[in-house]
Amino acid sequence: MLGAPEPALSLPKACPELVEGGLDLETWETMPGRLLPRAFFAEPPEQVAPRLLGKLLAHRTGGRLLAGRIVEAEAYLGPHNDPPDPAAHAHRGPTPRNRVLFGPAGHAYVYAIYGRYFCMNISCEAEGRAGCMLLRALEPVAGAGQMALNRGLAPGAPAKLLASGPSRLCQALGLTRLRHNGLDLADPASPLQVRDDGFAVSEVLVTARIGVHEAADRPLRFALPGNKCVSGPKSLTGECILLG
DNA sequence: ACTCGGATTCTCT
DNA sequence: GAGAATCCGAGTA
Repeated sequence: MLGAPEPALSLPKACPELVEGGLDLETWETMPGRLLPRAFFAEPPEQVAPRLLGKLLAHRTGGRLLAGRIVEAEAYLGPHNDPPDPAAHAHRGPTPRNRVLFGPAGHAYVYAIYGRYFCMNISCEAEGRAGCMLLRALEPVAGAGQMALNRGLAPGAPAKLLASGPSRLCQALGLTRLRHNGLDLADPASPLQVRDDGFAVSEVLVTARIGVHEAADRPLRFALPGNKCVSGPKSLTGECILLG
């Protein structure tokens, strides 16, 4: 656990320059909300993933803040689980690529995919034990204009096109393996953090994971029901659970 | 050393 | 709905 919780800072609800250009950090002491402590992440991914929904992923870059609300995440299980999760990068044990997943919880695991994209995960479980959550979609909260630029889109592009999909999300926030893999998300000094601004989530949609071919039927994808920024086909159904 | 295919996205039909 | 783009990590020899 970290020390005294930082004071919560609420954002102006509809500040156009904030939403468009990104928060100017010269005028703001801290990022919005409260930094999530490491303990939040030090649990199995199927438990942490649903709790991640509604939290903010915040990236401080170029003197600006790019932030979005997490609306979709998937759990990938480490090799200590029974049954195992063959879809997980960590399921055969540590390798040079996935070593972050076997370290302490709350660190970024960013990897390259298809030679042109990145995906971002957050490590979880106790140190020495692997597990992670893949961040699949954000609803833009700050810096939508910059996100559009990062994505090669016009400044007024629809929110749905900015960070809906794991690699779109990385593109929008400017996340790369070289610069962000291994970052400690629970460090108050980190440019990349997960924060809680008090957004309440009561219901969560649970479905199979997208794009995996092994363990394809396991209910390990979690999303905010009805949110327009959730990725994937609408035909992908599942059940709604109440968050405990 | 060599092969295989991927936790994706975009474009075109 | 199908096919291409495009690199490297991981498994096999």
